[in-house]
Amino acid sequence: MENTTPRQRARLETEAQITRIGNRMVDEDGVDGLSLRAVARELGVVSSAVYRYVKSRDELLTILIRDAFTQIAEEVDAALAEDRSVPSLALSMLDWSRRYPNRWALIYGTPVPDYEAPRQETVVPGTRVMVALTQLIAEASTPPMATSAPSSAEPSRTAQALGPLREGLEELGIDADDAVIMRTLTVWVAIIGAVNGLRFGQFGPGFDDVEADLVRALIADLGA
Amino acid sequence: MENTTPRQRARLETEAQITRIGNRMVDEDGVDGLSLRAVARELGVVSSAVYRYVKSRDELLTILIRDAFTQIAEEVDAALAEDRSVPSLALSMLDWSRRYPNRWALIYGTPVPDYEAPRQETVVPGTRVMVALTQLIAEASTPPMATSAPSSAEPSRTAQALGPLREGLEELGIDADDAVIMRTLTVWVAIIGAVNGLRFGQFGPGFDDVEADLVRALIADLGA
DNA sequence: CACAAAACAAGAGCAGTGCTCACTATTGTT
DNA sequence: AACAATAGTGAGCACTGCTCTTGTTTTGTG
Repeated sequence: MENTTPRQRARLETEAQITRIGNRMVDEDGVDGLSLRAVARELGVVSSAVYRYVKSRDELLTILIRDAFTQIAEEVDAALAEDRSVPSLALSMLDWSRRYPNRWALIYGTPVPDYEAPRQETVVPGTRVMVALTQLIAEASTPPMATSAPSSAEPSRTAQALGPLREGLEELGIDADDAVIMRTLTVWVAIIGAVNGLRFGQFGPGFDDVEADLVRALIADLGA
Repeated sequence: MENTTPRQRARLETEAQITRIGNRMVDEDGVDGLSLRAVARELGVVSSAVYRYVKSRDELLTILIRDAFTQIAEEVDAALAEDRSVPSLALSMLDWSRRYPNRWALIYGTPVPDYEAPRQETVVPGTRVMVALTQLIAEASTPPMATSAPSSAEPSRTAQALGPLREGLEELGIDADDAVIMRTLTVWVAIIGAVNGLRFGQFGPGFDDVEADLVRALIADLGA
């Protein structure tokens, strides 16, 4: 009852090796350093041969992107298992971004031009962390006092603006009220913005030793 | 007493044309669509000739980045002249990002690989908007009640984390206290994170008509 | 076991990139 | 008119993604 022939095994092994090499290339030289020709070279094979395994460079990119999303989600989940809090989530993201800056850029930086990630392939892994944050915020918010007192001047505009997000969450089986969604969005964009700023050097130099403290202070300032 | 010879005039004109073409190429095809060979083609000249005007593709990129920083800063300044408020700043950034998404990506997205923007060339234009935000926040914060009551458990850690930012501001002649810097950072990363998310499609589809409302709601939620 | 079918690999080739180098026009100044 | 600075040429190198044709190897099946 062996349902994997040696051929299939070899194929899977080669595919795994390609993504391994691809990940290493992204880690070393960024997304622009990802070259199928170089992969072929490293595999000891002629360039056209790798097209047996991946349809195009973009397809390999999709694989790497999905991998990266999954990897950071696993790490965040692990961190939350030990300390279920917003700082824990943010700091584990920051930590991952420090270890894999180019993979971070791959998923949270400028999208690769002319390349649209197939939503069905990446939406679920790509939203795991944000979903986790939503649930965290939902737990922390006391259900009764849902709508906050101030800034209730234009509720419909805000509610409408949050529409697409709410729908996205519903598709994933999450049912959060607008206050939670709003809060989640705020915290989320702040975290992503902060880590991007640090990773991309937009705040200038000198942050290397204080990154975690900065993120901690940010979360505190957000009141989360 | 003409201090510009026709030759110099021609040179400047050509340089201006190159950056014009370069900007257009970035607008149309993103940073990867920027090709010196294509620029040469459009100039009706052989490819190596453009190297008389720009030392390398990276140098042209630096020019375009400086341009983009300057352009968005001008627009923000104009918006603030009419309505001096944080939403005004954020919404004018958002608006600019919608009109020039690829230029936005150029300055606030993933940095171009292997390319380090010469700080001296880009630091001043690159920080104008953030400086404007700092001053806005400083004006709004009542000087006496500087340090906010809560989250004063670890003041030195936060102060130290904000150190590099404070130094950067001092170099630009700005002298803000830590509470203002902290608040500025929070609002800044939230704005950048939100616009990036919208521009890069990280929130999924369906936001086109509600982007401004979303940013407004975000600023409101931040209490700015 | 023999054989067709499927999978894999090779190698040449196309169109494009950044960049360099030696060489020739063109232009402005002495 | 002679000379030097500047502008432009065209060939060439090393690289990219990707395709197509040819040959080889492995595999499942009659």
